[in-house]
Amino acid sequence: MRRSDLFGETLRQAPADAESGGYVLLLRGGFVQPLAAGIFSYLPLGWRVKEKVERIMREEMNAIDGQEVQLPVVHPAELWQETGRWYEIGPELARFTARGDREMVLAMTHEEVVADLLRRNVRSYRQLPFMLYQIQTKFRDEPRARGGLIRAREFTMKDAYSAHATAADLDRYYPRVHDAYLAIFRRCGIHPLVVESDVGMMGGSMAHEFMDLLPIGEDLLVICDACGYAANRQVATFRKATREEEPLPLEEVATPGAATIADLASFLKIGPEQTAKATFFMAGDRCIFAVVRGDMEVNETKLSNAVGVGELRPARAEELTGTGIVPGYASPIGVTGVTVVVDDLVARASNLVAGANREGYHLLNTNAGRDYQADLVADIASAFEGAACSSCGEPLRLARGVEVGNIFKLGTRYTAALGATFLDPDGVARDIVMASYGIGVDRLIGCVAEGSRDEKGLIWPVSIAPFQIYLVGLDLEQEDVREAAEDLYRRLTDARIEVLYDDRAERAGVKFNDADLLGIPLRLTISKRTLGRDEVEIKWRTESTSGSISRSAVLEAVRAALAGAEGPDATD
RNA sequence: CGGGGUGUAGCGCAGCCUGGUAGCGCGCCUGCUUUGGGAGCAGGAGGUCCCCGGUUCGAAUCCGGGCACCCCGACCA
Repeated sequence: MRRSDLFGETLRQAPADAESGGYVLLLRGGFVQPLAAGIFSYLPLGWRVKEKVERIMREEMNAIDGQEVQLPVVHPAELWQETGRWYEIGPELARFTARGDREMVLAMTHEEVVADLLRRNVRSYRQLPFMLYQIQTKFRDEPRARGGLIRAREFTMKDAYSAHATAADLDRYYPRVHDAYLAIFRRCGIHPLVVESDVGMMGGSMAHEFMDLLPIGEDLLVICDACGYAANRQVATFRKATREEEPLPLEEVATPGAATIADLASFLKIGPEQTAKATFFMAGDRCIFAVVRGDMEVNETKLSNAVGVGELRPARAEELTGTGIVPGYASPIGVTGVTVVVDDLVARASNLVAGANREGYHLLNTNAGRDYQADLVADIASAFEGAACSSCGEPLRLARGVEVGNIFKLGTRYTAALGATFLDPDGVARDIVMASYGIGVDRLIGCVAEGSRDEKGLIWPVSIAPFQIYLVGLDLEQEDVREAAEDLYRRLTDARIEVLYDDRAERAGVKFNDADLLGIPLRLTISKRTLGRDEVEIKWRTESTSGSISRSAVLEAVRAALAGAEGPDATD
C-alpha cells in the first residue's frame, strides 16, 4: 500500500473529546472514527488490525473444533419473550417496530438464536457435543459509552456457544475454551487475568472473566498474590473475623449530628468495626434493609443475588416513610414492612452500635438475633484492599481491569425455556446443556492500544499490526533513489510482506513521526544517503536506534526479523 | 437517570461578560526556497457560529426551549 493512496489522515492534535491515551492514538492515527457516542467506523488501518485479530480468533476457535456461523443481527421479539429476557432487560436492549407492527430487537447477544437453532436441529445425543461461533455485530444501548473502543454501543463480538448432553461433558469442554481464549489474547499481545465473576443477565451456574489489567478498567478485581485467588469484586469473598463477646444490655445514647459512621465513631471514640451500617434498596416496590459492619460497604451484586432479584436501586428517602426507618440513625430494630438482610459477619458480631431510629440517637450493644431478626443472613459485604483472602488469609489487593472476554456455563436456562431437547441413550428427552463464550473484538483492540504505546504513538505487536513494514522513502525527487525505493517496495510486496510505503512528498520528520504514530513494527528507510552505501536503514518501533543492511540482503533480513517476532510470546 | 462541562472552518482554540462586516494556530490548495525527526516566505480556498423560538434597527454574543458530545457517578455480558 502506498501511503499516498491510503484513506484516512493522521492528526497532529487529537480531537478534544477523547480522553484515554490509547483511544487518542487510534483517532490520531486514523484507525477508527466515531460516528455517534459509542458507534465507530473502522478506517482502512483499523480494519486491517481488526481483520488480523479476527483471523487469530478463527484459528484458535477452529482448533478446538468450533464451527463458524453467522447469525442475524435483527431478531423477532417473540424469541426474547420466550426466554423472558424481553421483560428482564431494560432499555439496553434496543427494540424497534418493523413493518406491520412487528416488534424486533437488535441483537445484544445470541443465546436465544442459538438455543432456537438447537431446538430446530438437535434430536439425539449422538449429535452432541459441538460448538458454534461467530464474529459479528452486537448493539447494546449503553446508558453511557466511554473510553473509545473500550465501551462502545455497537461493537463486534466473537461469541461462541457449545452444546452438550450433560453438565459433566460441558465441564470437560469448558477448560479447552478457557485455554483457547488465553492463546488468542497472548497472540494479540495481551495477558489478561482470569477471574471468577457474576453471571449477571446471562444466568447459569459459573462464569469467568478475562480481565486486562489497565488503570482505565471499569471493573474492580480482588487479587490474592499469595495463593492466586482472583475474582471480580462483585462476587469476591474474603475472610471475616470478629470477637464474640458476652451480649451486653441495649442502651440508647444521644449522638447529636452523628449521621454517618465516621461521625458516629469519632463521637463515641470507637472504631467503625464496632458499628453496624444500614443501607436501603428497592427491589421493585419491596424495600431491602441491608446491614453490614460499619467498616465495610454493601456489595449490591451480592445483595441482589442473595435476595434473588435482578435489579436493585438505592431507596429514596420518601420510600422509607411508614417503615420506621430514620436515615442516618437507622437499625432494623422496630422497623416494619422491609426485608432485613444481614451480613454474616454482623450476624456473628456482638454489641455493635446501631441507629435507634430516632433522630440524634443510637443504640449501644445491638445483637442480631437478640434485638432483631434477619429475614436473610448472607455475605453481602464488598471485599476491600487488605481484607484477608478467604482461601489463605493473606491480604487481598484491588486492581482495575477491562473485561475483554468471558465464559459462562449457562446450563439449561435457555434450552429449557425454548424446549431445545434431545433424546439420551435411554430414549429420555433432556434439555441440552449450553455454555456461551465471548470476546469483545473492539475492546481487545482498545486494550492493546491502551497498553502498548509510548509518547510517540502506538506499538502494535507484529501479529496484529496493520502493516509489518513502514517503508520511508526520502529524497524521492532524485530519480535513482525513487527507483531504488520503488524496487524495494515491489520486492517486499511480491514476497507477500505487508508494506506501507511512504511515497509522499513530505519531509523526513513528518514520515518518521507518522511511522511512530501508526506503530508499525519495522521501519525501513531508503534515501540518497543509504543508497550511496547501497544500504537500507532498518529500525524496530520498540528500539531507539537503527541499523543498516545491504540492499541485496533486505528481503532475507526482514523475513528473518519478522519470523522471529511472530512467535507466540514475541511481545513479552 | 443525577451532577459537571462543551458545541464557532478538517483538527485545536479565541471572540460571548460589555450586541454592530467571524478571527488565530495547525492542516488543505498554488508558487518559490528548503530537505534525515512534524520547514520558511508569498498567495488562496474553506463557516447554516449545534437547532428552534424570542428580545432588538441589528444576535456567535442576551433570554427560553430542545439536541448532540465529553467527564464523574448510577447502570453495564
